[in-house]
Amino acid sequence: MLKNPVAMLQLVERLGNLIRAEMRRVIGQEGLQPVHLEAMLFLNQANRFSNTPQSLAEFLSVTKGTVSQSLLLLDRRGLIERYQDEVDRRVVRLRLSQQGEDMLEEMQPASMWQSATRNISANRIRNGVSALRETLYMLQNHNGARTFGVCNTCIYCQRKSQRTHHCALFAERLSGPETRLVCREHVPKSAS
Amino acid sequence: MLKNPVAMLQLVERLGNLIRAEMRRVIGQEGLQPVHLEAMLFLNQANRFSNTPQSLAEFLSVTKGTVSQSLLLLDRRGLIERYQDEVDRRVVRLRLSQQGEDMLEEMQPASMWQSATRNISANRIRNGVSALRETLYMLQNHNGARTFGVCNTCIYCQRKSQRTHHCALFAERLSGPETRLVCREHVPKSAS
DNA sequence: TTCATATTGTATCGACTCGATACTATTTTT
DNA sequence: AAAAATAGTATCGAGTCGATACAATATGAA
Repeated sequence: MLKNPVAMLQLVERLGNLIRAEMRRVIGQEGLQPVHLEAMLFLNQANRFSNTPQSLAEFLSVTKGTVSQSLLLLDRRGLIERYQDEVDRRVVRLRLSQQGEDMLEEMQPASMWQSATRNISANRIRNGVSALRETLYMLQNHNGARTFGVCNTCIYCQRKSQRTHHCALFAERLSGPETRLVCREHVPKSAS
Repeated sequence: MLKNPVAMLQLVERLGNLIRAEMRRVIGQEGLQPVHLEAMLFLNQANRFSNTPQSLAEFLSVTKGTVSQSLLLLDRRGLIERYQDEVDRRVVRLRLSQQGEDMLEEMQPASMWQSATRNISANRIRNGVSALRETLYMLQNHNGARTFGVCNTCIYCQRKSQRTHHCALFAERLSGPETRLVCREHVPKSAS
């Protein structure tokens, strides 16, 4: 009864380490570190409420000073762009440059994983996904950490009509594609 | 059909990062890095065919030079002991010191995870574990990486009698407790 | 046997992470 | 208008990590 959760922890830990090692192998060719790939993957998914250094730091569980260094490097390499926010001039906005998007496109980080899971039954994977997702939400809730979930799975995301959505937290209109991005203020519908 | 495996990858990646961050938080108090905890957890489980720097490097997916540095630090802190192998004088054997064991005992790295998975059905966790385990074996097989599984789940582990086991690879006798440790030469029974 | 080669581990270098601390520039609150 | 909070940057030191070079021992082939 108590052994399976620990087995799951160890498996996730081991798989996470292998993914990280694979990341290092792939992205090391470009002279980058795993955390740089993590950052680029995040920026590729972050919505307009979440594409800032502070938000990225929270996502990576790292201090803002550390993230600032990594962003400096990504900027030097021309993989991201930084620009000032119009209304709050303290905040910096981040986006992938064209070059950054191209690199991400070309890397296909999921391909190896796809082949590793090819022979596993769809049902078992579905069960695995929901167990992992529940664990993730619990863990983040427990830590007071943010969820960084997809907008349209958030309690604040309201569908107004066929094509228009509305965020009840920021009180702003959302386009359809926007509701498929990751948000810093995400609160999962299932969580209490 | 193709989306669930990717969702699983992202969940494992995210959970892995959070576990890593939690490790850093906990072990940072001792002035150590996540990789040091990984190393200690490995040494706590490694059998006598696997408790060497080379084996640890493979487990951590890191070069032997890198692992040598980490071991130097762990040695300086008195958390591990290094001694020369009797028969092959090139190899160094590693074990946790009493102090290292005490630290590991006291940290209970799994406690937070236990509480995060408390409300998830046992059945769902079981399914998750088997999906993850299969993925892990596939991934390692695909990479030509080692499995580092528990001895008694290996094709070479043969039960001779009630209490005695035998390793068909090293052609050596194994005690009961030894068959519950992790081995570098592990080949899972299920894999082809 | 002897000599080349492979294996195991260590040492050193440079680029980078990461937390801590100190700092600047804006906003928000009082 | 002043104080406090917030977003970001700069700098420092300890450590990872790969690469390279190196030492010691083991193995294999002539």
